[in-house]
Amino acid sequence: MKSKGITIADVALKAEVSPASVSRYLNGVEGNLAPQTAERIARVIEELDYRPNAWARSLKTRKSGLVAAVVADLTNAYVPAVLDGMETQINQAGYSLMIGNTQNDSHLESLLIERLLNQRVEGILIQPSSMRVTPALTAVLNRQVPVVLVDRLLSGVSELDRVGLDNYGAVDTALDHLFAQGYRDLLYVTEAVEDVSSRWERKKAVEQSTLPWRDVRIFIRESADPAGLIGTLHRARENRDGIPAAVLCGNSVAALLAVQAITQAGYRVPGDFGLMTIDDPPWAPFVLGGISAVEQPTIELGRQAAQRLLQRIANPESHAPVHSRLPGVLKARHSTQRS
Amino acid sequence: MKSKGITIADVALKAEVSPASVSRYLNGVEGNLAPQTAERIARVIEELDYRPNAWARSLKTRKSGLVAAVVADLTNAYVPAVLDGMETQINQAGYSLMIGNTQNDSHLESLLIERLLNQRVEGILIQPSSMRVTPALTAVLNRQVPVVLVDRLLSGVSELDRVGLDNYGAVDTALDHLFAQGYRDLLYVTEAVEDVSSRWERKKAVEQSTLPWRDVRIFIRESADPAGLIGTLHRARENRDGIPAAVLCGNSVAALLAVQAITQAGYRVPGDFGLMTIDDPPWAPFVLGGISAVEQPTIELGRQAAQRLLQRIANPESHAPVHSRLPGVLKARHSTQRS
DNA sequence: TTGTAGGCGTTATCAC
DNA sequence: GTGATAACGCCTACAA
Repeated sequence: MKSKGITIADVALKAEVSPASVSRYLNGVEGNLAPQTAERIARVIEELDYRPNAWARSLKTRKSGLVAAVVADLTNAYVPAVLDGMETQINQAGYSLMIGNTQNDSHLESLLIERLLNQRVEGILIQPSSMRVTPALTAVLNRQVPVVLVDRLLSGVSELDRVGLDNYGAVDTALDHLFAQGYRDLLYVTEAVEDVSSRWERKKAVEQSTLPWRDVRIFIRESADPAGLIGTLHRARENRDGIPAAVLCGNSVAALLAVQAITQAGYRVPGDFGLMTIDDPPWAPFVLGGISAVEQPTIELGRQAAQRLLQRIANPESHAPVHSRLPGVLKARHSTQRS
Repeated sequence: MKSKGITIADVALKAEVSPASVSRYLNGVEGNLAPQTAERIARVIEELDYRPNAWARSLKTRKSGLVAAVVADLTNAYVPAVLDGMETQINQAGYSLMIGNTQNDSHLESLLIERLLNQRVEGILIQPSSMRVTPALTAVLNRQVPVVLVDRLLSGVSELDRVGLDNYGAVDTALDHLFAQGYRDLLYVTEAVEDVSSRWERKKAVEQSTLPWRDVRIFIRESADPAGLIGTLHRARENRDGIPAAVLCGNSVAALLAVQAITQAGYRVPGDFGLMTIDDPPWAPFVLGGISAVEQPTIELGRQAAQRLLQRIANPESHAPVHSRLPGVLKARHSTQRS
């Protein structure tokens, strides 16, 4: 054994007090300590550079001080932004944050959740890889660890807290803006809706728009190749009266595709097409002279999710799941200007 | 007490074996188990949905299965990319990853490291907030937990592993490209060098360039306001013979500033200025028709750092620190084309 | 105010 | 092969 471990007993010995007193000192006022004793203990702790052993402590208190965030894709700028908000909040509360990146793979997701559960995290923030409830997910739900859903929903699961963008509202904001700018023809570009709730909701919101559009088309991204979209763009320009069509993208991935397609096809923005996107990636202000967007309150979103989780941890009994749908904010830029 | 804990004893009882045998089963072949017994244990574990308690285990084995990454700024796209590589590697090795975001604040950094140490992480990946060695940092070094420096160095600390971009090489790559394209006047834009080693190294590399430049200027970013840089750009265009000056940016933050300044001033790229940056942010291909860059092998960088740390953990004795300096790769785009 | 002792869930060292 | 049993480091009644 390394025997590198300085224990509470060592401190007690050197300070000439009982282990119990040291423990009391560590946990703040319990049965009050004599200031003198406290002083002595403090000094010895300093001298020995003693650190309480979190494991032993956890074993006794059943609290690990660990919280986990399981996200779908670290490379999507939206995710680290949300994590940022979470991290701040979690640490302020004295907890530490563990993270797992599922890469949108539900198998990996299961594995990671499994591991985190074994580490006895006190709560989990999950951006599910899909709406489908996997066995591992069920396992979490059956256990007593609190879960907060972030960004995406789980189908058929209504008993969980959820924090995410108000997708319907965000799309409406975008559509209102486009309509107000005078656009009358709409092309909505989205990633495959698959089982991702946020994509589904946004598409739905477009379909449900009550504005008197002349034409609404939906393009579903099949691959990273912009060729397909280019064709659709061509068609969207036929038979028009000089008012360009507006292209609305469901998220930053779709937006990227649109930018590529428009650029490759040689179209100008906003001359040939209006362009707008849900989610405001960091590059939006600088591409094509500035792309209009509906920004997600990412940090705030992470903050709230973490806050909710911490509350659940502190008070495991209170039921009644809360669904927070944060509003997106309009960022009107050059790409939707009509002059 | 919740008494929600199913223990090894419960399993032993129900399977009619001793706790010791269950433990043996859990840890793979030890003193061989009778296949029959193993079978029985397995079934009971399944039935009870038993999970070993990581704390109790850690307490005994002195291994937490935890590794931490302490990064300087989650909102810089470079960071999550590196984290991505780390996460994959860490999890493949059966460890879990904890993260701390210091926001380039050494005080927060200390706090986080302190906490992680208390959680008994087995190793730490650090992107230091500055070159200065804080007390908390010293504490880590004095403890036996292995540390790998990522991206940035610590001044006066040579006994640590380090994985990062080959800053000198990367700058040379950029300069060679610019020179080859025919540029002869150079303007280097960097964030305040402060105590950040990577910024310092890159600036140094520019200053040491042996290419026969006609003129080399260095602009240090004081604020997010591009006004200052605009002035410098104007001056850089005076008295020229038709060959535009090349603007090289030290990182993506500097690049952003340059893009803003150039755009606001109404200059064209590459007509009025060549533009290039170290670090290839996701938006580089789409801004100003495509900005040339020297890409950092981010995921690979994270992967290697994690790998190194895992090795140190597995074999704490072997000394001799390793410094990995990964090469950047040239991404020539529109912004440095001369026709 | 302070000390003593038992236990948290596992692993590991012994015997059997 | 398998089963007692003593740690691991800390917390927490219960005593003193």
